[in-house]
Amino acid sequence: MEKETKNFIEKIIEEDLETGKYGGRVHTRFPPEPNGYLHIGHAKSICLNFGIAEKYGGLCNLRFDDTNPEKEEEEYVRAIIEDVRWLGFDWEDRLYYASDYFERLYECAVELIKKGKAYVDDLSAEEIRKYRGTLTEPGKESPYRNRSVEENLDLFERMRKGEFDEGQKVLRAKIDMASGNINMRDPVIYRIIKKPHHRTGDRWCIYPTYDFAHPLSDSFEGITHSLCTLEFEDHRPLYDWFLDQLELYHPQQIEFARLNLSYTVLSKRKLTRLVEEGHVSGWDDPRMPTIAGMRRRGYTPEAIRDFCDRIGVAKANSIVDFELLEHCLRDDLNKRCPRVMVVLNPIRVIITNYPEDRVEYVEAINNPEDPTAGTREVPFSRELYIEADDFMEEPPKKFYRLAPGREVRLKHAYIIKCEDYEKDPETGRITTLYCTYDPESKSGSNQQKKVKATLHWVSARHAMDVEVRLYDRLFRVPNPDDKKECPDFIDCLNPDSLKILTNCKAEPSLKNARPGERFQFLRLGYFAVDLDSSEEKLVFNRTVTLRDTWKKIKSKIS
RNA sequence: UGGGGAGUCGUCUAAUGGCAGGACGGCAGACUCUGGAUCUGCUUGUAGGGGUUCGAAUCCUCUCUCCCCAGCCA
Repeated sequence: MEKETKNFIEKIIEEDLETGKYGGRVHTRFPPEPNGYLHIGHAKSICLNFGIAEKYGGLCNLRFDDTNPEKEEEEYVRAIIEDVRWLGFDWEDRLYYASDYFERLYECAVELIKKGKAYVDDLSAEEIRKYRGTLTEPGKESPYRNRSVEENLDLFERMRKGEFDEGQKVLRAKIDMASGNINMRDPVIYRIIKKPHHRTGDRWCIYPTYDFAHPLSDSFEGITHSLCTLEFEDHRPLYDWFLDQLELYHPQQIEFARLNLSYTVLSKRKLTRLVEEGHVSGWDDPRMPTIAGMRRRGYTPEAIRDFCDRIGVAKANSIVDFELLEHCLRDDLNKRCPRVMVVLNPIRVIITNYPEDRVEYVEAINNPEDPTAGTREVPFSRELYIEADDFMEEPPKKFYRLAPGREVRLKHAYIIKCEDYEKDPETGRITTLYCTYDPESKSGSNQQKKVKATLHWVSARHAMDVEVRLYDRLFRVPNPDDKKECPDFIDCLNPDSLKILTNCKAEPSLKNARPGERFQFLRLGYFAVDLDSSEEKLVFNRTVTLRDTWKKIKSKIS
């Protein structure tokens, strides 16, 4: 039914394949800068680059764009490698670093100088800005623009040797100060930075800029299609210019729209701020849209990849509904997660006609979506816990769970009837429900009385105390990037994005759950064991709720 | 008011001269020992004006709106 549709990049590639532009090769790369953690927006790019290579029998490299030692750290390199691998992609032996090319890059810069296409400029950063002109006015040429090749060569070599201070000199491409494209107004291609680099140490004190390093790195690696985001569209003439001037193998840059997701932010600057100002517990806080955060939250790589497939690739800016991500997540989790019963907000139920010391083990299906998942035994006894939300003293019409005089089924067990209840006179909170059970109604028996609701429950005597962390969207508005609505995006954070429940009651089969394991808590949602769990206490992260029709009805009738 | 891009259901995305389709969301129903899942149906869209054509989302033209660029960040 679903016809396979190609995105515009695939169309370009298929055309190139047909015309033999790159000899039938397809070679892409994912080029992160190691200055932060990867997020779901990067996942789009990763899936695109690795996905296209796979689809056309090509290759995809992982390359760190580490040309700025002021911002980059080893820690990020480690995290990025882990995340890309976790997503399920393999670059085999093609792990590269732009810093591996520093010597070659330097030689290319020398070559450019020799061709009269680059010069050392003594203007300060401030002066360069002034000389650059504005969006509507052309720039002015630097007084140092026409130095001789020899002088430039000498100066550039001395820059490398560390004879000058930071900011004192830069190497600039000699292009066109009057260009309508500001990137072509003699862009800086080398600057002095006297900071140790995480890989090259103090071997260098001059570093190439992105504009210079990127096309050349792509060229060195034999990349065919260099996919990047829209904001680099203006840089493409520059990308092409370097390669043309240096007469190097010439990949083609193609730009696509970056991902935006509702109710979150996806800029590294903003995510860094959330971490540094402590609005979240770290890069892997389960509320973060980072790969590490989503992994901890309980997302699967399959769900993320499915999402990336479904959002498509185009050139128009857009904001994808958060609901689509959740749909992909539920779709995957539903198939793979064992079901288990956990009561988040317990109220006690006493089955008055059930023997005091009796314990029955009822058989429970682990996953109705997966027959191979088998069954388990769950203890049932006279005292149980059920969810506080599953009882109402005065139920509205559409509420068909437990209420005085009402009958419901306890999943995998018996039908019970609420005969009486107790409430705390101070708080008005229901404390205990007195119910009777129908011994003939056991699950699996022939007696099939119909009741409108089925509840999850846990035997009080056998219950395990667990902690559950309920996460909600990080922001309370669909578009926290909107300056009109959120002058400062921090002010639009959702104050209820995390609720910690410490008095939750879990069925005993969960005893051996290990960090990273995922479950469906029946009727509630999907939960993953957090690494904060200990022998004494399990901690669960709510990955995503189940679709909740009752919640909708409830909000409509109120 | 320089340069570069983009406008298709609420959202994302197909259709490149021939019935505007899919997904998510929403709504309604069926089914259900999860108010889950599943299934069925419905809903809504070519930014605007002119033009070419038997026929235009698609071609031409004018207009409008939105995004990106003035880092020695990427």
